[in-house]
Amino acid sequence: MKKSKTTIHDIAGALSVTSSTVSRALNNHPAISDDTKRLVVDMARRMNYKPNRLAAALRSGKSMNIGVMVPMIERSIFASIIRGIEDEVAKSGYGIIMCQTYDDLAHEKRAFDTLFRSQVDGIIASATRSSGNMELYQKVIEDDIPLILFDRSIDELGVSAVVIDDFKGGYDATRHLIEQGCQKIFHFAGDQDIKVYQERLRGYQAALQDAGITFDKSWVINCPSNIEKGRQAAEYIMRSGNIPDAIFSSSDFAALGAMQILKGKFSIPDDIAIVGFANEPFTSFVEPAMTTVNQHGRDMGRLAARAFLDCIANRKDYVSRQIVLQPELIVRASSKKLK
Amino acid sequence: MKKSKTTIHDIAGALSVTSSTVSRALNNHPAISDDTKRLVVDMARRMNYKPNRLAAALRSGKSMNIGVMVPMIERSIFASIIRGIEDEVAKSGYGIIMCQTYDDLAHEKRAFDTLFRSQVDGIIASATRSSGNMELYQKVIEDDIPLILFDRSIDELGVSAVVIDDFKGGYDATRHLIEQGCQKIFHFAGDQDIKVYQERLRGYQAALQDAGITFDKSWVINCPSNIEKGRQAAEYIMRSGNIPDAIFSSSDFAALGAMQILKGKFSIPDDIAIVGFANEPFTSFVEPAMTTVNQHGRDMGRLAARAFLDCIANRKDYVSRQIVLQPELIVRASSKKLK
DNA sequence: CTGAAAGCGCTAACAT
DNA sequence: ATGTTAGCGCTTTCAG
Repeated sequence: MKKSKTTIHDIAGALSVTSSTVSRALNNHPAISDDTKRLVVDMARRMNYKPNRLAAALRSGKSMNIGVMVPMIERSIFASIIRGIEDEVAKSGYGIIMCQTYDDLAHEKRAFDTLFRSQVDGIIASATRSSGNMELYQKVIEDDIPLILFDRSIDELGVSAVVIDDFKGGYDATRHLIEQGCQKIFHFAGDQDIKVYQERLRGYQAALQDAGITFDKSWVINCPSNIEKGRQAAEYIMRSGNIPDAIFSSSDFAALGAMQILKGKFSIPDDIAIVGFANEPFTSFVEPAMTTVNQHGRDMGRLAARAFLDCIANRKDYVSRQIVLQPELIVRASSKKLK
Repeated sequence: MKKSKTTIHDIAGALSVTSSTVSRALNNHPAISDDTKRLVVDMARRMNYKPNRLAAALRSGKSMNIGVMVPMIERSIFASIIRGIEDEVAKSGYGIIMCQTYDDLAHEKRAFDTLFRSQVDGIIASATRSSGNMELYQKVIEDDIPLILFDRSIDELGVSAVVIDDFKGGYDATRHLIEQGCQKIFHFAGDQDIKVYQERLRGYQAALQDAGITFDKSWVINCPSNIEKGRQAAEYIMRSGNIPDAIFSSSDFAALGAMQILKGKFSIPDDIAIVGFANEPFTSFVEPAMTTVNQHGRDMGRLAARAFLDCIANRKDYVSRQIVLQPELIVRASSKKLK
């Protein structure tokens, strides 16, 4: 059916040298003459040689693969981040093994297992809930494998992380609504187990406070990041009769759901202005186009990757650092009051 | 800093048995007493043992990883497919190494390299262009590593593939427009190097023919799958003065771009009806909601994964097969003429 | 500049 | 039911 794969020994045999020489030649070792290198490389090609990374990894202790854990790739922000990571680490010869956690502890556990067993040289991850999984990450650190967090960090771990300033994102979004003349601004708060959502809420509150707007608990509505929940939240608001003049949603998806429901009865943005969070592609082409907060996914990925490369380059005296990206408010029609 | 990783030998030492026994116990080998198994498993946990898959892979020749190649994960269809694959293979203990080709030969080549060197047990891939990369795939087959194609297959390869009936998708979409009373239906044709787009075009032509509508070359406009190109195509149409009463686009993205431009001057669907292809999430919430063709990504992934598992289960007498999923026309407002 | 030799951690005949 | 032995394919001292 097929000839058994060619190894460095086969090449060595054909050239009457030893496998050591072949190995060195292939790895461009300085102490090998150019002639020999040429010979070996040629023969390798002719024999259709494919290096076995597993063997190399086993021997050298480096798999040249790094693990990337994201909640789910459907979220465009994570796709961008992965793209950024890939671009950056590819230059250094690393491949990535991607795992999804689906924001669920069991999946997260399984993902770690997969990565450990694949002997990845490092893990770049976005944590799920901020409780319950601490020990998972603790173990990574104990095992001394480089860990970089992004988007959703865990401060207590003290590892390098690339995050955006969610507080500022929330603040700016709310501030913008206030500047548009809104006074009764509701907030769709995301899962408060997750830090980024806490921060967005805090930013919202701070902006209200700074503007001297009295904060009312009923303004904050718990609303997970999906369209259906956004619709439900909007329906709840309409039933309650307690109508805001603006909504700052902690996610684009919930904002979209709300928009779909409210559009029937209210004018957006004139009756109710809406701001989302994440700059999902769809925000630019819904009607009216949605104001949102851009998180610079690609940059985030690139920076996380670079932190990883840094970390392995200066293994011993690497000091972890926090990289905080500034979010960018993208103002579109859904929040531009005319008056 | 950290103790060197514990191996099966350490466990064996602690228990005064041999590493073979430990290995067998850990792998739940039938010829090991339950008592021993318990002992070993306990000790393994106590010693914080982590199996080294690399070593196992090297020895057994199975990495328990499979490679998945997609054009790009931002496209929701591919995210769904990956999800489907993951769900299915995880049950059998496989992890996935994901690579993106960005519809570009150089990336595709690199992706194959990464996968080969990682010694994946199989590759599940969506091909890029249908020419130039044949030999890449040929090599996979020569090397005798299981290969399953999805979405974009290469018939000449004769390997198993899971695809959707793009011809039918194109036919149904066009037929639907005809039923709505449209007579002058334009088509935004995708890259004709890629088979799925050829098929959609063929389906479109066949539907016109079957309805006795005389086909005009000027009706087919070349238009890659992205919003900007869709906008340009629409602008071109408006400048030309040759106005259709419907557009069947080979992609949702191009359809969206066109819709954005045309909405200003025409009523959609009454003046111009629009149908896209792929059922990207945004199609359901643009305005008007877009009629499109659903491709059942999750199922496609699951089926591809199952084909792979089948293939390795019955290595010798496995016969490759084509699995053709039926696309599903999802009718929404963008194509429902009132008259 | 190249060779010899010793494994990395695990599995799998072949024993017993 | 367990032990012995021999590697998987590669890298990497240590010698020359």
